[in-house]
Amino acid sequence: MTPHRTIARLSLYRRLLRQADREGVQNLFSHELAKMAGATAAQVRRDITFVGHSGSPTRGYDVRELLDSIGTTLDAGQRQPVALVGVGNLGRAILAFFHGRHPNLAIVAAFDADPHKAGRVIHGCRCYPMEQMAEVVKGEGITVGVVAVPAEAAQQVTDTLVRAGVRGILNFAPTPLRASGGVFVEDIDMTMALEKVAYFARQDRS
Amino acid sequence: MTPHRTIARLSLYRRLLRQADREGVQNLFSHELAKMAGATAAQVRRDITFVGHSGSPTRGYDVRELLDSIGTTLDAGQRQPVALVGVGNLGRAILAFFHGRHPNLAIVAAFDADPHKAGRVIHGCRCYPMEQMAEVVKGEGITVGVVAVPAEAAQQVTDTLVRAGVRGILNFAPTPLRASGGVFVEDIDMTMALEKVAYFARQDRS
DNA sequence: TAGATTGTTAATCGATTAACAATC
DNA sequence: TAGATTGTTAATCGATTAACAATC
Repeated sequence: MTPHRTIARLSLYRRLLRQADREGVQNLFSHELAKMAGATAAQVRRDITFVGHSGSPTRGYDVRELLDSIGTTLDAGQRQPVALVGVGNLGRAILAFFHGRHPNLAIVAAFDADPHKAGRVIHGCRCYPMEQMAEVVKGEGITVGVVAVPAEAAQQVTDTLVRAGVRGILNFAPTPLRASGGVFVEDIDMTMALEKVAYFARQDRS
Repeated sequence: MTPHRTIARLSLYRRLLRQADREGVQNLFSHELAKMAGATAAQVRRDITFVGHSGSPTRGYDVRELLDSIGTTLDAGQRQPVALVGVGNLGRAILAFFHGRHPNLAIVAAFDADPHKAGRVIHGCRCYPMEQMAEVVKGEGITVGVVAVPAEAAQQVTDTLVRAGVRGILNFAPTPLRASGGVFVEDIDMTMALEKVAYFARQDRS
């Protein structure tokens, strides 16, 4: 069983719980967290059960303890270094977006076909030429790859990443990727998303 | 009935069909399109039925005609101007990504809290100060908004967009948005996506 | 205790998959 | 005709929602 939606929501809960913790909130009920997360109380309760945490009918969930439980599930306490391929506009925006935010999930290497980018450090991340991908991925113990190259190059980049040992890929290229050996692929297709929004914006659902 | 997945896949089919058309392919069977799209033949057939198109058991689907049918469903022949809010790293990458690609779905205005950005033209898109949002959205007949501001500002920006008449929002801010009146919201949460990939990369599914 | 919330099971919903008669 | 594909219906699957006994 792979509860995709639960994993996605846990990431959001964690952000909200950290915020609550910073504000000194010590306990939260399922309906309170649900409201913040745009979920239902039942979803929150089921998701929290999934991470092995328990609450109290009178006090709800302890914020700090719940953060620990979610962390155990999402991170497993492990550092998982990430590689980015494609240092164009989107790639640089991704580097900026993640820079310094995720200690356990940092982008530690970037690759680009343009040899002029090799050696530069962009948003705290060192750039390498494409040819060094296998070597750097293995050397740094990288297990997650982010693909931000044009559609034409995406499949080849993916194959190289997988051969180097990457086990999961976040794909921003507007094309479906094939990855073998149980490698997990998550697609973020911005064109698809925008066209979907445009379609439903036209439907009258008020 | 709102077949979210079908709408998303149609966007992908269209891209693949345009490519096939450019290469001179005139007909495609459901299993051929399915293979290209990473879908099943049954999904393709059902999706095509949804847009009101029919194929032939001997020749499959006519590429040009199918493109027309999908276009009718996705675009309705209408121009739907788009507004972007937040011209930071991510906002500029989004402008570059969509620039010149979608005649019916062009980003025609960008807004930013930094007054120094007003008046500039970035990747073909004119920037305005936040204060002019309602005015420009109404003037340009904008129906779709893209939110690329920090999480703290996202809800307020959304409220302003909705008040100005936007009917659909693509949200890149890492926070859930509330929109009333049947306004459609699609979230692209990159943090959530990366954490999901990291989680499933750790699971052994080979 | 009374009352609200938790954890969990059953019912529902939406989407996918399997199956097959109709078709070219 | 024989054979492969289409369009569509029934079965399955996964996730959400509703419901409720157990709990503090």
